[in-house]
Amino acid sequence: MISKIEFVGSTRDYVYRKVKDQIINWDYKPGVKISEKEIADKLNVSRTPVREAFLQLAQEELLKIVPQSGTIVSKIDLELVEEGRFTREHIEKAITREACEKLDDNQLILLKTNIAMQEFCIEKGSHSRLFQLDEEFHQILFDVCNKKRTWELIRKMNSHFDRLRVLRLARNHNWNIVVDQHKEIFTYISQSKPDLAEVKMEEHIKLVIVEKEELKIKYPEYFK
Amino acid sequence: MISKIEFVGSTRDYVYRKVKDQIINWDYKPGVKISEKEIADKLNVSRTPVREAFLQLAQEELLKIVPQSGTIVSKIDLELVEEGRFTREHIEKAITREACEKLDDNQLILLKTNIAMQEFCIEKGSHSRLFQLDEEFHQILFDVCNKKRTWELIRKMNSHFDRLRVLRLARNHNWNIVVDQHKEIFTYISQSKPDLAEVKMEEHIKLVIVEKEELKIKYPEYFK
DNA sequence: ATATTTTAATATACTAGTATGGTAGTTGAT
DNA sequence: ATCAACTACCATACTAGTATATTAAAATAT
Repeated sequence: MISKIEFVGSTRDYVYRKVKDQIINWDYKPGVKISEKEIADKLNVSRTPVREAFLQLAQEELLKIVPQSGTIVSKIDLELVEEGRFTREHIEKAITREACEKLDDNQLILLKTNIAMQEFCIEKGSHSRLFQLDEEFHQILFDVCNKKRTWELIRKMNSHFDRLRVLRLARNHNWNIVVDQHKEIFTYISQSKPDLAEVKMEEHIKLVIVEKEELKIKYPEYFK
Repeated sequence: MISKIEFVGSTRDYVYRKVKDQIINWDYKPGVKISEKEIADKLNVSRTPVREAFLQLAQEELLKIVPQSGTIVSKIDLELVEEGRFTREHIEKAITREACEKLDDNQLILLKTNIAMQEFCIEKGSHSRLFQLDEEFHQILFDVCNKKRTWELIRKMNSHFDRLRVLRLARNHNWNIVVDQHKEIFTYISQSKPDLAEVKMEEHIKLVIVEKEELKIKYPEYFK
């Protein structure tokens, strides 16, 4: 029972994070069956915290629970991906404008540090760390505007997109362009030029548009 | 056990809707204690479906669960209200633009019917039905753009605002202006004039801005 | 009398077992 | 051979009881 308990929070949270992580990383592939008992046994916990984690994941549409029947890992839904992209684009543009007004000296330093670390990671070639820093950059902008929850919501809305991203992560990701864009966005925000900052942000978000339809043709069994 | 079961779905869903409804309508006031057992006894169900409903409500920040200690109805958080307003404004402006392109004949009739019913309700003075039709009007626009989930998300984000609205619902709500704005927005969308439609929508959303700070001063114990 | 420790009560967190319904495989009739 | 009815199995849904942590009251020491 008391094994390698790497959780700080509740058992439910531990199960939630673990299963979500495994879904995003394709350990559990879209469409496969998965059951409360299976996970409970695997993680050495009872069914209830697993069930509670499942309910949470079902709300985020990563699992599809069919009452009295079974649960499967949701297939990737391109309409959901589009809703996530749409929401992110429009909210983040607005955030960028607002950040121009609200940025204080402390947060300016945070962004500067973040970007410096990004440049460092490019030289070192540590892409997974770069990925984190990318996320962090955007999160800081939401923090500046006092809109942490909105960021979390956008993250949750994009979990299907996250799975797509993993598929192509190894491939041709031009991090140089990404970091350059971050630098430009930062510059415009720090100079309080909302129009220019917004345009750059839009361009930045549209850069990561994925070849969704091609992937759907290549792996049709993983799509809805 | 088998009493007036008015639920079509699961017990969990029944409890969720019931408790949420009671919170929004101030039957359970912000800050009061509430427990799984209390609700379970009151609704004649066991603790688990109540617990699951609680978890859902806690995610929407309508309940605050303190582990091993207790649960209270969340006090109204004006920062959350602002995040909800912000998100709604920017998403709905974008939806309005997109609706100009995507509206088909069938949906056009739906909107026309909706507005006709709104006018009818104004004459009859049935404000609660008007309230529903108002919600429906906006929902149709999201449907037009194939973004049902985004609408649901915005609804959930605004549950604290919904509580504020109930406080002032009886009072001076000028439904005539609201319905006129709906008509104008509809006209511009049907004529595919995105710029004009967007401006009207922004104006429309900003009409319902509530005197938040005044309410906070008047009822400080209900606010965070 | 006040501060500290102990104890009892009570809330959520978790475990385990039962109920219920859906599904697939098997059996039987045509 | 095909189709319908039956049956056995297994999934989630729910119930009930135990574990554990927090909180506040009671007892004790200073």
